[in-house]
Amino acid sequence: MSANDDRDPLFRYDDPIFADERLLEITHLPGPDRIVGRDEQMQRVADALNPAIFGSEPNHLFIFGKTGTGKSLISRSVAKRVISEAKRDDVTVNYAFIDCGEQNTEASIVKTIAQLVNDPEQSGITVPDRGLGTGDYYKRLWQAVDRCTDVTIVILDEIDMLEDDEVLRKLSRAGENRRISDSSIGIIGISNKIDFPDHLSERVKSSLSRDELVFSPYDANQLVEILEKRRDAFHDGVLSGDVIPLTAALAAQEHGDARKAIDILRNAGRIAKKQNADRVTADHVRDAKEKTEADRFNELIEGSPQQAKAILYSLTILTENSTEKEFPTKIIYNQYKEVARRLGFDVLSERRVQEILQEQNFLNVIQSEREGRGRGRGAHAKHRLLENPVIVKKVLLRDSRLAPLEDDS
DNA sequence: CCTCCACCGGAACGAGGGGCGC
DNA sequence: GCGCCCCTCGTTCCGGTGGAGG
Repeated sequence: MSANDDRDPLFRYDDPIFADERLLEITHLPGPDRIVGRDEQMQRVADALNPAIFGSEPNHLFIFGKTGTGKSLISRSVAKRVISEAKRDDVTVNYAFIDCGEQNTEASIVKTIAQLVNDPEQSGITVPDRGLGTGDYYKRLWQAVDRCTDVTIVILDEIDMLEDDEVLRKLSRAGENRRISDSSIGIIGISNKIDFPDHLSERVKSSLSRDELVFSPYDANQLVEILEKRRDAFHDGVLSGDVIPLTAALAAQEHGDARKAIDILRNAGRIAKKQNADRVTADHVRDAKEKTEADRFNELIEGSPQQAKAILYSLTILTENSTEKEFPTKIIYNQYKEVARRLGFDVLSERRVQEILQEQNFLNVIQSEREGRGRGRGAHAKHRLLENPVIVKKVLLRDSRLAPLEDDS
């Protein structure tokens, strides 16, 4: 229908599958009427943020729940509604969404918040990317907050990735310490680790009063409903009848991960499109599941340094050549030494390897468990891959620096 | 029962890279 | 352009701990 005769025939202008693929992007924020099964949680978030509408300080809130349970979606959605509601009373509310996986140091978080809140025209200050001391970034943040907004809502996604929780204390006490005078800050911390508050330092625990809220996984019916709400990403009649139920069922297998469900649906559409099919079928969905899992794993590790990849590769070899699933640090280290030699990498110290394994455990690439308590000799750490070694190997070898490993058995 | 020692994890430190303020 | 700052990746040193083994 959109085939225009006067356009360059080299490209195609009609998409037989997707009507609007953007509806399936993770960053896409659906309207409130399209959010499924989270009424109670939305209300709790709204309760916490409510004072912001009148320009008062909101309550801090921590949200817990597994991936794809709508934590950041609900936070952003409610924050937006607060902003527009406040605007009617001439109260300026801003929100800064920070992914602590990327911004995980004190200075970079403060910098990012300042950059998001700051309007140079209004404040007369700039926030450079580099070159300032941490203290200077704080100063600029307070100025930006004071001059540009009445209330700032700081959403810290993946807050457990923070290396230093000092930033939490400073943000939460900014008002009392008269760092800012005409403005206030509310913090929403999001984490998939429910025990996260235990890791906070005592200073922060005591100074950061907060509400807590848990998001449970979606069940299969809710996943179906969620996917149905995004059906209009596709043209009418393109989806076979069993596509959405199957996608929901596959995503519900581990836990009800809505993000995974949506990713699978999107990939199924893409695969169908690539094959020039005119409908999306169950087979496309099954292929899409595999691709989605590889993509996700790739996302997890692509940013890792080459040494971390070499260590993961060592664990992969061990897993493949053994009936065992988990391996002690020492064994992995010995295997790693050989891998590193073959690659011409420097061979890291065992201490460092231990640390890298720990980091990968944290990133949910591997799972590490200590046997026994304490740090005694009985407390061997054992590590195992969380993903199919075949997929892991394939993804790791995408890195050209590991290419020399390709030709072996 | 006691001692050794293997192992984990905390801390201090540094090299090298990037970049802004003044 | 100098000096200062942050960030990442890495090393070395060390203390606590509790099972193995006499």
